[in-house]
Amino acid sequence: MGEGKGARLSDVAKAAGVSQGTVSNVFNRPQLVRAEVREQVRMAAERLGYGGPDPKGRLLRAGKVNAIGVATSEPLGYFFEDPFARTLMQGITEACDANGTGISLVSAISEEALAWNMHNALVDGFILFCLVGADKLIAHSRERKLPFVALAFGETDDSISIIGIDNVAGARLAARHLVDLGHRRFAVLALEFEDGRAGPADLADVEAAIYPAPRERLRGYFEVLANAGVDVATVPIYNTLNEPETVAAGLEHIFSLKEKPTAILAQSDRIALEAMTWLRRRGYAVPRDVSVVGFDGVPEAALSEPPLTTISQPITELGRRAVNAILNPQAKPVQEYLEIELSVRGSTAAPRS
Amino acid sequence: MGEGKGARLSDVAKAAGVSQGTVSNVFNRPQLVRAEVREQVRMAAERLGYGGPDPKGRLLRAGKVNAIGVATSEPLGYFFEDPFARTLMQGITEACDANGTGISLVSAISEEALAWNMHNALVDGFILFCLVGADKLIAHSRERKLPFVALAFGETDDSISIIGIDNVAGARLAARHLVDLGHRRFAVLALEFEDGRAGPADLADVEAAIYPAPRERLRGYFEVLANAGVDVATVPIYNTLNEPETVAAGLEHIFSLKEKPTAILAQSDRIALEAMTWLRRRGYAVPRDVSVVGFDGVPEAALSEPPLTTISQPITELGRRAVNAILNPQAKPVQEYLEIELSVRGSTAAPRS
DNA sequence: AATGGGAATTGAATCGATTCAAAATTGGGC
DNA sequence: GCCCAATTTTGAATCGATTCAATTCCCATT
Repeated sequence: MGEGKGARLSDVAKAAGVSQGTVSNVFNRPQLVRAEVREQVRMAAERLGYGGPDPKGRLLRAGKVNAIGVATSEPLGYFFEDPFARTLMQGITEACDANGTGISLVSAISEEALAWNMHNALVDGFILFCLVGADKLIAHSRERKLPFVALAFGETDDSISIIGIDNVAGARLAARHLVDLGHRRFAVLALEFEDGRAGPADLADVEAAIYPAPRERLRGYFEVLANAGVDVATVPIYNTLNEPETVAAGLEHIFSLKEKPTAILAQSDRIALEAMTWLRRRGYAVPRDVSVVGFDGVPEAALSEPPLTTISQPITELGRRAVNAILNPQAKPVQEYLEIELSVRGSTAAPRS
Repeated sequence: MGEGKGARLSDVAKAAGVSQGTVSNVFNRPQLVRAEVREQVRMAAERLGYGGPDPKGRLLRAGKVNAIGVATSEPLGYFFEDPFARTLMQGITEACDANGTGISLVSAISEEALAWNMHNALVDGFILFCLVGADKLIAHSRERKLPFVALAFGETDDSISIIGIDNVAGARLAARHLVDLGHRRFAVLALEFEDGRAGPADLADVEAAIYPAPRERLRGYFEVLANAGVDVATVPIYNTLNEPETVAAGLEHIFSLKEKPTAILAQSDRIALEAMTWLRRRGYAVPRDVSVVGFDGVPEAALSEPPLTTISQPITELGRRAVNAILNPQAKPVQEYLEIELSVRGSTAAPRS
């Protein structure tokens, strides 16, 4: 038996004594083929150890991959670790399951890796996690000339499709809640302003921030604080990398200052949750000594002790819509901003007088 | 400008007045092309809006997809929700990042969906999550004639590559720990024995279990219990679906029996964690009233209150090895069984006398 | 026996690139 | 100027399927 490597469709055709087209039909639209011939072809396939048409071949001719790429400029592990990313993926996977679409994870440990991965990903479109590194992600997607949609992109830009929330409005809600409770001394634990930079920041840094989500959220906070008569120039801001170590470092920094805050504005639930852990360990009671408000509304936030007050995004809905945007691409880019809301839970209270 | 849909490599070649081969080289091995020509080609590409070779075309000729498929017979969301799956994915993603390989998630909401997805996935090999539905996953992988490796497969089978642990040994460790503490009244919260079935089970069901992991673990438990003089026929077993509702139903069932257990053997950490929540809500103190021991050793198990005593698998290492097995396929299938260990934490103690 | 029409099958073009042996060009040394 | 070797470029084959217009087959009618 001439076993080269694996049998091809054309080998089966030859063996069964029919044309390639017929074999293709046997596997893809069997009802078009007479039962007798069908059986013949099936047996020939069996005999040759042919397991059905190779998707590589089909792809080229038929065009659709039936998979959508989810891209981030973080390492792949991000999708399984970060609570916000995971919740977003829940929405995305739900919609993909419903549409019979697969998911390809595209990520980057380096800049070239990202470029290469995005240029070579076998997908029908991209969903971009734009919290960090949005510009690169968008540039590569453009080059691929595939439909794409930006998630968690902080900026407005009507040349691309965006599905997200109004960061400024969300941040206002958070700050207003604390102001209404009577707080006047604040600290901000922010997301990255630019690639990999952690540490204290000031107002000038905010305006120069490359990543828009942290910048916009800060604007919302400070708008409300300023209106409430707080001197925002004295509010400490610390850039974290959205993980335990830099959050701890930030709190270390903030609580070593003369004026200790009574309320912490955290730019993500992950930061907020981590902050609560740190505070408890240091003997600060939440919310008695310090109030904490998060941002995102991940499921974990409702289960912490105390449960976290936060700005809830309709995270899974964002994911669902992103998938739809890719699967039914519109002629013009679309921007959808979904409703956020303040979820008041146990981590905030009036400051001790 | 003849703008059909998108320019092809051959269009660029024509426009630049060079051969296809040269254009291909410009994009893939630029050092082979004279700088002058390179520039010409680049400009022609620019002019035509050509963003580089389409991976669909490359794929067919070059053969490698540069992505590995991770398959389960659960819905896609499973990868982002289940703590064991997530931890496993951490190991997998780590190894993939290191090798510049992408990940395609392949899943199933129905049996045909799984078949279709696996037959059409554009991947170089499969990593199979075999906790449930292993037979189907393996059958489809065989048909694709791609390298594949079974993870968390409970059985031994030297016709396929397996990376896993010794379930019986792990279960023995768990049971022995409880016996040594003095427990004599047990209950088992088991994983699914077969597709979608939850509810009480008896010894006959165990032997008939389709899914091997729960069966093997039960064997390990009962071997030790029997040796300690426990009448295993009276130990209640309840099949859960590894999620909150069926775990609660199981405990409801178990604690409505005459003889209440002083120790619970949970076949996964997720079950164990959920069980602890239920017990606390019902006023049973862990470990004072009831001891709980899990299985898996997911990171969350170390953070619960109290921290969970469990059988720790080297989960991320399993993932890493699986990736290596796919990327460097051996002629013969390999079986690797990694070391597990008992992690004694706060959820177990001697029973109240 | 001739006819018509629906069902089944064929054959060749096509998808978009890579590859590599062979041909063409370049440049250095004498 | 000429020759040879090294460097560039070309051209055609190839990867493995799908597609669809054209053809053949089959059978029921007249």
